[in-house]
Amino acid sequence: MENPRLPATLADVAERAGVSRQTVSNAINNPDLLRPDTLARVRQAIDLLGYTPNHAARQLRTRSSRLIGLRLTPAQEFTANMAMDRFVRSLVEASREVGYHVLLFSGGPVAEGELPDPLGGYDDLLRSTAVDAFVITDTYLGNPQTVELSARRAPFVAFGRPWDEPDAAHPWVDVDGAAGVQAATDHVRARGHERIAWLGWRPGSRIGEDRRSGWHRAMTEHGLATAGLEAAVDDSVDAGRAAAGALLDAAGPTAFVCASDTLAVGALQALADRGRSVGDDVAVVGFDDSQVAQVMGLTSVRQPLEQVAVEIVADLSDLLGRGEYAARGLLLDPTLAVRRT
Amino acid sequence: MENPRLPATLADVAERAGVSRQTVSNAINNPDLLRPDTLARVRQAIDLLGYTPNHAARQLRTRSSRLIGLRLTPAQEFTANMAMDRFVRSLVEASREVGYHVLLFSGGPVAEGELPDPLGGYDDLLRSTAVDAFVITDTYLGNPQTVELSARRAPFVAFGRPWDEPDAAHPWVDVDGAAGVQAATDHVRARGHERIAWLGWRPGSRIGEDRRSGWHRAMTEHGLATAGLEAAVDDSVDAGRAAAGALLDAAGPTAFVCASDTLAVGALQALADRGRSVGDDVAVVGFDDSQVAQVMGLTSVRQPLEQVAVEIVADLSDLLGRGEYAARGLLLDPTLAVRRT
DNA sequence: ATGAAAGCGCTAACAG
DNA sequence: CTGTTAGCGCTTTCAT
Repeated sequence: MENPRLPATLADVAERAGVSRQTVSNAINNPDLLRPDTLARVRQAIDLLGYTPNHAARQLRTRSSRLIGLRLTPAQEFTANMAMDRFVRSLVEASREVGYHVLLFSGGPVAEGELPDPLGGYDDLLRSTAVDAFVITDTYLGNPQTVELSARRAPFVAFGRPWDEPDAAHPWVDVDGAAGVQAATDHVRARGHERIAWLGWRPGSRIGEDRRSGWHRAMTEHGLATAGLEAAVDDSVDAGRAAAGALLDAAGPTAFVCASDTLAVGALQALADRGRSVGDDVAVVGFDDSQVAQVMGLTSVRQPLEQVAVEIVADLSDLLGRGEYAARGLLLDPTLAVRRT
Repeated sequence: MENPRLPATLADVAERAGVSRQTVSNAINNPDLLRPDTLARVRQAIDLLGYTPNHAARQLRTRSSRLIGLRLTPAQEFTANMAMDRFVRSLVEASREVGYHVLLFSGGPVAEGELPDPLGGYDDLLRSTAVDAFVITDTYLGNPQTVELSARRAPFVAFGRPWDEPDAAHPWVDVDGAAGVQAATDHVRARGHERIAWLGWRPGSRIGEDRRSGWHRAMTEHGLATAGLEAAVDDSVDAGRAAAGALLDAAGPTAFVCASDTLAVGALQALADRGRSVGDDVAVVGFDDSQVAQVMGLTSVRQPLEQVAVEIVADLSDLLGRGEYAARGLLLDPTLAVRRT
């Protein structure tokens, strides 16, 4: 036996079990090929020596790293951070179940005043064959990653719709924000509210427009008026507070459906400013089910991030296993976390 | 030239540049060994072919994966999640700067009603030589990881003090919670408060005791009484609210220093319940500078997580580069994010 | 059902 | 300074 400091190799196991190295390899990769008694003997030796196949050697031979690359951007907004956290945890767990690990990388240093290189980091990982596939998460930037990676024939699955290219060929999974907002609007309508305001973001964000459409659709379906009942502002508490206040004074809504929890907190403050009681008097619904929503008892639309991760891994598994994939795009419905507001 | 679908190899570059494979290898790993003109020619060929060394081959040969393992637990509290997020982002970036990537793994499935295996996942990664080192983050559990990994001679750096083994031999980096709370207490004292209450956790948590000690030390140094000015409760908004309310009614504190933002929010609510104005009338300081603190304008102790990650990578770099390390333990001071409360 | 040979792409050790 | 040789640990033919 070799120095126990070094991990056991196939040869060690083979010697211990009295078979050839290939037989041990087969015992691991094609157990059916072995006679039951041989298999048992080999397995015993494996356990005894605590043998685990060397990752690098296997990767070199099979050209598969069993690693999924995920790029982390240095800094993001809060909700994006929180969302990322839930998503990543679930991604790691789902990946483990199909025998993959997650490799985190960053796009490299971002020079002062410059935008980060949208392709930074991908290229090296690809050429060094360090990962088998990527998960792309920032498709909302109108990102060139999908195009570039497709061109390179690099396997990937996107979290986020290809907004700009409706017939993009890559697989993706996304959350139906419009459906979530529509459900939120339906919910406050069912509670008796009719003057339901939309507190949203400035135009230009696909996600923001999508969420707004859910409100508009719900209002239309309920035959409710929308005129004068919406505001489009920056995603900050103060902006939300000011806009909600203005809306309250001008149009007297009894409910706010918001594009984010941040804006919803602003609405809550505007209501507090005016001494209105939230919950009974006026309803407020946020979006993202962030920590703030949970602590403040804010009703909020919750994205099924865990499920998104599971579906992405399923697609990836197909892609890497069969070389093709069934699902091209999958839209998941959020749920509503109903709380006091 | 080979099929351009496949990444270029050392041999491709060598052929293109008219040198041997070894010379190309040297051009990458020991450029000083080459004559300038040869080096230039090789580099040109590398650029032309878009060559990047194959990760698996290099790993197999050098026995170094240039990967740092980090275990993610499936679910944690909020602040832990947020903290993790900042930490991980910084870890990824710092690792990149020294040529490492971060490999995320999970501890495996946790059976219903059981505790997760504290060593789950580490072993396989170690034996398959998939990672060069680990970053351990949950040392506060009185975890067996450090002992086990030390015994296995696996390189690792811990985020968190070895509370139970003061003379543990492994390197670690931690945040001085007591110093943070002391600074917070000093801060409210400087604002004129004298009856400063401690809203903390139930005994049994080293971190909780450490944070409390900061308050106690500050009070003692200022010659202020502490009797009747503290509560120990579960880490929830409701518990904080109830405890702060009781404290308020019984001892009339004018300031609350809290073990967490969650408790601080509870204190804020207790104050609102009694119509007290926060900021001028009564001061409240939280801990962790979570999203909630930022949105609600809560003054809070902020852990230097980015710096923790940088220091951990520095230790790791030493450990892996020189086989030894200088720093044995490093305690970093938090800062105080001063806001309206 | 099991064994022998070859080689994935790279770098350490040595030779020239 | 550059080239040759060998082999890291594994899996994939192909024999047996």
